[in-house]
Amino acid sequence: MPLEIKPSQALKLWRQVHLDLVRDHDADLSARQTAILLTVYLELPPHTVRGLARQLGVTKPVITRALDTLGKLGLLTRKRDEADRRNVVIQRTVAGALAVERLADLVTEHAKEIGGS
Amino acid sequence: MPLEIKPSQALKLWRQVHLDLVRDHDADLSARQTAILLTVYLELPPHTVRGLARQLGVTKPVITRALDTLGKLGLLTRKRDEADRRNVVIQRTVAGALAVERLADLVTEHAKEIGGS
DNA sequence: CCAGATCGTTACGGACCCGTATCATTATCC
DNA sequence: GGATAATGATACGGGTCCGTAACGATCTGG
Repeated sequence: MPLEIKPSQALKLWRQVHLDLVRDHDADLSARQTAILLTVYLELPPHTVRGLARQLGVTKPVITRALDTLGKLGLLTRKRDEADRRNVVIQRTVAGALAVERLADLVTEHAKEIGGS
Repeated sequence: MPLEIKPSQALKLWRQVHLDLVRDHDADLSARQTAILLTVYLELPPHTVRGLARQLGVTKPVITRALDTLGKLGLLTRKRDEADRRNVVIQRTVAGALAVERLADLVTEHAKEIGGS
């Protein structure tokens, strides 16, 4: 059974969640950074720079820089892959998990407020 | 009747839409810019710098700069308020309306894919 | 072993954004 | 009128990010 959302509801939801993100003084993440963060937390490990670059359709330096920022925010960590030391494995953190969880709550909360048709 | 979304579904939806936004080479808007754009297109005019700053809980220069960028992208325009020439009125554009509409479609499409419980 | 491929990172010049403080312009009120 | 207030824009020093190109480190195959 598909999840039915009307375009007008979708926009209201999108706006309300973004307003909350901005007002809570969370880091002002870009779309790219958000996509990376959620991919790491939703998809099965392992995650590599190359893999993320391919999934997002961007170059590797873009991923490296986004990981720098997300790492600085404590939302993600990097670790050398000991099996193949060329690889870097991106790992989750407690703070990152909390942030993702909070985002999920934000979305579900505002969905309730908006109401179905 | 409230719109029911489970946290796990909310995250999937959030990720898929962001992935599309990144992959389509749309401008990599930050959360702030997105909040401003949607506020202008969803709330009733008139919109001023001060009003937006208050709604988002940020300072005026933040709004001015975001409007610079969104204006450069053609998603928004500024116009002096002739009634009170201190004010600047933020106006919608055709390109902006299309972008917002596309975002709405993106969200509704992915919502269908994800499916309800 | 060693040339070649593959990994993630860094260098570079340029653009954007940050927060704070200040600015010019315009309106208000006595 | 003139002081005051309010609006949006700008200056500043500093940080982040961009895309392209190059880099060192590491693996692989003959």
